[in-house]
Amino acid sequence: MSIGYACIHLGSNNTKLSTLYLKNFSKEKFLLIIDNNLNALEQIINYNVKNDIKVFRISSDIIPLASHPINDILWYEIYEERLKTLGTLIKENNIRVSMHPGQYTVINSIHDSVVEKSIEDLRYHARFLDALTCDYSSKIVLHIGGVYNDKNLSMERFIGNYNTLDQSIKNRLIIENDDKSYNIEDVLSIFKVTNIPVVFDNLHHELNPPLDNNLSQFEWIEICNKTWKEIDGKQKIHYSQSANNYKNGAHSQYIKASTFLEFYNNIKNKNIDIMLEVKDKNLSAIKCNLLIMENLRVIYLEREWAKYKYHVLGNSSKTYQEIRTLLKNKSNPDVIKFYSLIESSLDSGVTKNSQVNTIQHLWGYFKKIASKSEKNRFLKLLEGYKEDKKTLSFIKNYIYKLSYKYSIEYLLDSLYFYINGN
DNA sequence: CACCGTCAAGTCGCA
DNA sequence: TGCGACTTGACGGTG
Repeated sequence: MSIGYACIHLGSNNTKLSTLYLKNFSKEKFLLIIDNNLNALEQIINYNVKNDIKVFRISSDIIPLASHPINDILWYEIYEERLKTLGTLIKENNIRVSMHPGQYTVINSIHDSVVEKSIEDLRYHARFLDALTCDYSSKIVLHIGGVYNDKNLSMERFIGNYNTLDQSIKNRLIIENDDKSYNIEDVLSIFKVTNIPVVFDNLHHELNPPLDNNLSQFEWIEICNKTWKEIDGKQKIHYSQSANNYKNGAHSQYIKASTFLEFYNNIKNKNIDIMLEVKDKNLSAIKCNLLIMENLRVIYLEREWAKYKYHVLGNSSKTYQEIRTLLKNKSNPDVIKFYSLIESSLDSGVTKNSQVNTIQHLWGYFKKIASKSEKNRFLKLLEGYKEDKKTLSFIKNYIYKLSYKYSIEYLLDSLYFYINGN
């Protein structure tokens, strides 16, 4: 059982992907951006290795405008060696990468041009994973597409078009239930004809259940398990929690520990990879991995605490003290309580007094090493913040810059600078 | 720095 | 008929 996250990475430098707009397109810029993005991917993979995250979805934006007609540049040849090296890094660390084309890739469209463009886009995704030399457990996740007032006909069109796809795409394609059109039963009926492995998505299932829905989600997961063959790797599912309400499929900021464990306890005996779809990405992935770890050692929570502590302190010194007390139990730390306290801090708004306290606390790192002018600037910013003339992110950025200048690693790793609050 | 419209692309549902 | 949501940030210009 491995738990991972999708595309974006929070909390470390040089992990952001750049993009390219049509009007700026040039070969030079295109290659420059790929170069940047592959470096970012390498950083992310290294982070994942360090944090024992074994499942990761690579953003489709890694190669900008990859399947657009304007782009006739053979990036997969130009970067062949680089991609191979990256793939080796991924494989040597047993990381399972995947990709997920967006809402524009619709192979069952009634418009031929849309189908053609979609197939071209799938070719791009397959080409990228092939270039990494990842095996066929590295998948491309796709939704079924549109309904066009006739679901049966549209499913038939999906199957017909699927049959025409290149083998390199078929090797990797898997299909997922979506939040409004194709429920898990529909997707499984397509499996019956095509043998495409099925990804179960819990939130989509909740929003778009089958008409006759007597089975629990865990029974559906069990049925989907049968669609995965040896060569496809472990069964994959998507797990997310809804933000605020049931009205739409928007994902929550973080994965709530208690809710996740309730779900996990029903599948923990199966060998499943879980892709989290959540806004705080790697943060929740680490969290969920620790939540399910047997014989969790307190050192892992202390590492987590090092990252979260200044954020917590900035919102509530009471919560800060509670967590410190909790971590004094070295032999048997209460991981659920730990995260529920972090969660309450993430939910609560910023209080100015606590922030001022935190900022002064952080200044302690620089007190002796900062120059006179840096000190003056700091004091001026702090006064500005107290008087509502400067925003919190303004002063956070300044402290971050100082951390960078003086190489204060402990602060550079802190989520204080990445989790918002004005 | 803050703010905001825009970005290659499809489909659906609602006003 | 046209626009917002989905999902999602990054870019680029303005103030």
